[in-house]
Amino acid sequence: MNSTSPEKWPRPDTDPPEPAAGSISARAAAAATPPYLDGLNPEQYEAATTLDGPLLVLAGAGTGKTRVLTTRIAHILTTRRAFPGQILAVTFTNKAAREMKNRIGKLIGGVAEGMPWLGTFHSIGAKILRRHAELVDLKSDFTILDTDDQIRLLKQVLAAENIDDKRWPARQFAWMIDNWKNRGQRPKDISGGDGFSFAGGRGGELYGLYQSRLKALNAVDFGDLLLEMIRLFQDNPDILAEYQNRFRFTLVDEYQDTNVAQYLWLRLLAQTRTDEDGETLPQNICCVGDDDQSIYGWRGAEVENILRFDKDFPGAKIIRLERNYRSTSHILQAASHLISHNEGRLGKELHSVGEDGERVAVRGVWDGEEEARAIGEDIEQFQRKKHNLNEIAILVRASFQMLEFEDRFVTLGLPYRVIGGPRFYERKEIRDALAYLKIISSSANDLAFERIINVPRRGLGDATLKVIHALARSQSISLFDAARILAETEELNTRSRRSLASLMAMFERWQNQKETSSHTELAEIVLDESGYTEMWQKDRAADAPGRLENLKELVRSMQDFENLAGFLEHISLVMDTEANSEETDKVNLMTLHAAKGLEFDTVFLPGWEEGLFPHQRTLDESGRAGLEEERRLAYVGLTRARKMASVSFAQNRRIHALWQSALPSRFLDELPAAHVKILENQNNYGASMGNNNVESRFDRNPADFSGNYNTPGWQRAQQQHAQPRTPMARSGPKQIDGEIVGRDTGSGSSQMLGNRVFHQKFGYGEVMAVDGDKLTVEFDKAGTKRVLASFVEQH
DNA sequence: CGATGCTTCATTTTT
DNA sequence: TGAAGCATCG
Repeated sequence: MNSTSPEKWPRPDTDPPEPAAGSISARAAAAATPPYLDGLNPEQYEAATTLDGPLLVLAGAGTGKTRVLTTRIAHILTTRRAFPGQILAVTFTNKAAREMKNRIGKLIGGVAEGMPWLGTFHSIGAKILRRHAELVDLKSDFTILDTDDQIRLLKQVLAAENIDDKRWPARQFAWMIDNWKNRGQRPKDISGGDGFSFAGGRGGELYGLYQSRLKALNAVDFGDLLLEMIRLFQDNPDILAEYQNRFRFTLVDEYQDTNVAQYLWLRLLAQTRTDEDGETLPQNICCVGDDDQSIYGWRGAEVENILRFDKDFPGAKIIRLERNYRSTSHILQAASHLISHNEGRLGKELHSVGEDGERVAVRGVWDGEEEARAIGEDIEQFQRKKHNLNEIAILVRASFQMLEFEDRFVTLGLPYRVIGGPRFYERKEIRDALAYLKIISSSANDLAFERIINVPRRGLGDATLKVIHALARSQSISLFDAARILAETEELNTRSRRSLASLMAMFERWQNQKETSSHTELAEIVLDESGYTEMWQKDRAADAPGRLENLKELVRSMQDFENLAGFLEHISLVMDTEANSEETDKVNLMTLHAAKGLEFDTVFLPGWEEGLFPHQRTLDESGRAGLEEERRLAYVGLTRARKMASVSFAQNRRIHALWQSALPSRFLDELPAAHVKILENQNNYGASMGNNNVESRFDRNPADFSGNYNTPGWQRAQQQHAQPRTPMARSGPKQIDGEIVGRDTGSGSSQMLGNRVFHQKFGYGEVMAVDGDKLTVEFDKAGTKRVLASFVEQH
């Protein structure tokens, strides 16, 4: 809580006037004094010191974006334009927020009480909502549900409404609701069209029911943290004005990733500012982002927001940061040329300040296994040259690609770490342990109670739970209270009753101990006495020891907090623990998405094949926009590399169970030949298998492969290389929005209606219906089946 | 209530 | 192919 009253803050007109940024006096002053401005290039300097009015900083990859943001905050603080509590700074991830805090601290020498309003959209939302909870029908101690709780609650709602959860899975509905909330839509805003796509038109209605259940539980989900904040501001202009006045400066990181709800919220808060005299002033908002790195469109991010900035904030100044300090020239030019194929962009030209370096390597291999082998060998080479493994990363499009690398690295004995992956808080054991603690903290948490009532097994299954539910509903009390009553009555059979009574007694004891023991001690006691630890000790599954380790880690991480409540609030919003230490030297393995914001000396980019990258599904679902987002992903991947980037593609890849031949990704063609070198394929499987006399570009000396990828030889090589064995489907190119986006990969699904096809499992049949990439096929022997288009061959 | 076999599905994921 | 969730049986 920030208790500083607005009256005590310096008024703008009483502050010393700030010299106009970029003026001679400003520069002179900067040169003379603040060390934090040292070493900024002119654009960075301008971005950090232009404090008044709306500002958009287009910061290309590796151009010092975070540096500008943190320096700007340092500048605001040291020039006394605002107190820490008057600066709103939002990020998307906790990691980014953390890093910013650290770097500001370093710049101005340890911030005493930090920045209270520097955080993620969601953590700031939670903070504001807790202050005004009653205005949005909540109590200030509302709980924040995570995805898992959300789905369990949705299942209940759907079950209560007799919705067949096989046809209409709760998961899918959770995703829809998330999307609605990302777009700022509340149940009443769900038009027929959107609502009809779920449960035969009941989508909007069910969404409403879910929301009332949330209110009844005094709970919100992540989307609500934004949505309710918007509602709060819209319905209470006085409160909005209070915050508009409080925040003298607003900074937004990764603006290209904002969704509609976040945008609406920012606009409410930062478009104008009304001062005490009722005058409307332009707000000092600074958004930093890169339209070329927008890769989260699929989860609601609107690139439009950044493209439209100067219309939303009239008089906005736009500064481009185009000096790249990260990558060598070859890598940068390759990436720039690739991204120039996108149309919807603000346009930026990155320049390297470094050396030319090495060209981007491109290598074709026979299959995924060979790809892993080749990259493994390369890495061993680096290792021999004493390169740091921490400085090497493999960036894949989809996580299943990681398996092959893990296999290979294990056999090589090459240490590696996977970044991203399942999160700490998502682990079952952590969620269970947290559920216990949540109940102790607030016994009304029904979802937590349901989660652990029978974990470990104590004979309290569905039957018992049903009785508890019934009582809770009829009396309008929490499950916990209902259970306590039932433990003392004859409603249940003896065995269940005893078991329940002992559980309730334990909780009572723990709740009392909350006062006397520290929260870490309490956690240990709870895990021990509940039998939870024992449950995993007895479990002989391979992952059981790891889970016990995680539980220890959980208790350890609690030490950083003063009390249980503080820990739980943190965990429901942050929930990641920085477990991946960089102490040991390991190769990094992650998805392209997870790589955003990171950089490495050497980057391997495997799997550049049509259908995988760009991913077929993105193309099918989002057409041209999807293709552009995939291209941005490729751009992000390349620009992670400081010194070396190596792209590869396989001619054959095993997708679920079966082999598919693949074409090299179109993105390869979009790399400029002048900045690329073709690697000789060492094992040369491709040449030895099946395409004997065909001259392929891999047989050539890289030196005389000087032209572009449109040479006849390249075209021919592609044709011959890609389809050496299986004659795949030859349907026409896929058209979406009148543009060709889907190259024939053997899985094109349009124009297949009525065709004869062959399926590995079901044999021959005729296509009766086409639904995206799914086909309804009447098979000669197996009957009518729904199959994936990519699983059939046309005949 | 709990274990076992069956079906289904397979891109990216933060908060 | 393999995991995960679900339904059914003991």
